[in-house]
Amino acid sequence: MAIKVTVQLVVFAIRDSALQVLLAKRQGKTLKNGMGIPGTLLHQGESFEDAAKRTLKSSVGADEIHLEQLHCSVNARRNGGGGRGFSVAYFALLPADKARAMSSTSWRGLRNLSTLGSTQQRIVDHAVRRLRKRVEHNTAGFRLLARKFTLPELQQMYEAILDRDLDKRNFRKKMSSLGVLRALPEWRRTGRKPARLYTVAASRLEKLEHKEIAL
Amino acid sequence: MAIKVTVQLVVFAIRDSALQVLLAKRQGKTLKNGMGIPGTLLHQGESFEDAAKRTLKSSVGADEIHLEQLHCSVNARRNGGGGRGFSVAYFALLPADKARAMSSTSWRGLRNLSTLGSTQQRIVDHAVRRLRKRVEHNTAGFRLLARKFTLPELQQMYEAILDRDLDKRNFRKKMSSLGVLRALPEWRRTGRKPARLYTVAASRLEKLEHKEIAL
DNA sequence: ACAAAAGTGTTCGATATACACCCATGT
DNA sequence: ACATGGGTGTATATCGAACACTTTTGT
Repeated sequence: MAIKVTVQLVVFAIRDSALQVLLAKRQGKTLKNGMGIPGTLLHQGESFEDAAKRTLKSSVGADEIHLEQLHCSVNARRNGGGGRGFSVAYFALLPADKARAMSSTSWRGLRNLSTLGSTQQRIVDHAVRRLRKRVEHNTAGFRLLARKFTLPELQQMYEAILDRDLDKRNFRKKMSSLGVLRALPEWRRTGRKPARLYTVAASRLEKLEHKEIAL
Repeated sequence: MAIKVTVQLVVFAIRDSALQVLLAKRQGKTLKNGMGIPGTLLHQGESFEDAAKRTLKSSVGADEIHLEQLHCSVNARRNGGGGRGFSVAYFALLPADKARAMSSTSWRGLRNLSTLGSTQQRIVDHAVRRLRKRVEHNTAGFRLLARKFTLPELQQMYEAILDRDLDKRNFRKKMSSLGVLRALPEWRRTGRKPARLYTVAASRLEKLEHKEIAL
């Protein structure tokens, strides 16, 4: 009659200019494939969000990041046992400069997830849809940025998430109009010509957080 | 160590040209005030959505209506007992012609909910925010309509939900452009001049269901 | 010198908004 | 006759979409 409550996370980050998902070695005993989206059992007296944060801390060592509940479900007989199993899925956005690969975790592009079971695949799909909505209509994209970034990086990020090309000039116009970009007196040279570095004006971002924006 | 899993519903309907919420006599034994949002304990082998539908059937006798999961939480010590309590909230849209008052239930306007506890009040607030978003950016409003309706009724409904006035001509233009309105060769006379009756073209509505619309 | 990527404005079409009068009916 | 509410079109502003060249740097 043991009731298992599982909290599972879809953690997104931009790595190598691509949208990637965090996988972790599954600690469950008799589980088939080694890697899956990170998760944990709910501890006594802990909220779902606490458990999600704890999992984030242990799998990527990060806190204070965007976290959002996705869905919650009951699975009639989970893990073979007698009782019911509850499962709550969250999605999280990890800034690029915190997205390091630790031992026992790895990052995967969206097209490299074939090893996931169908349940986890559905959760990831759901999270991707949610992410795209948040990025298109809100300012969630900025939660994935490193502290300093260039406009070409910003645009590549949007293109990677939305999976379509964006017009450079229109994109920059829109971003400027939001007023969240703060130009730094610094440049980064990756390709040929150095690109200007920016930061987000956190105060400005918070004001936009719950408003609808176009893209 | 009993674990209670509660499924709670915020059921919306338009009554008397106002947005109202369904309340039901609470069946819990030692609960203070008599009325709260309808809910149930999860049965064995039942999914959350099944439980929500069952509650809908018993409290308003309706099925096949828009139902959406809102949030899910754990309450450390619920009902005084030892175990944890889980609670899943759903929100539901009931067409106006199915929104009858049964015994042991009642409908309340949003400003008449002062008898609710703070937990339920928060759930309702959350549901109202979600409803407004769905009505502004999707076609959820049409799920609240009776089978036949007039354009003034439709507009009053939007105004009641969004809590602001809309321009009559612009509103009608937008609605026509969606192509979901089917004019009937019938008129209804409530005030002075009779107003034309319409139905929704269900096939058209389904196509718009998951798209973004402006308002 | 040339290739590669950064940066920068304008035009045009579509969509949202503002706005005022006539018509049918009941009293 | 008049008061009430239903019905209709146009002009303007705003926003999104399309589009090409110059500049800086490394090779």
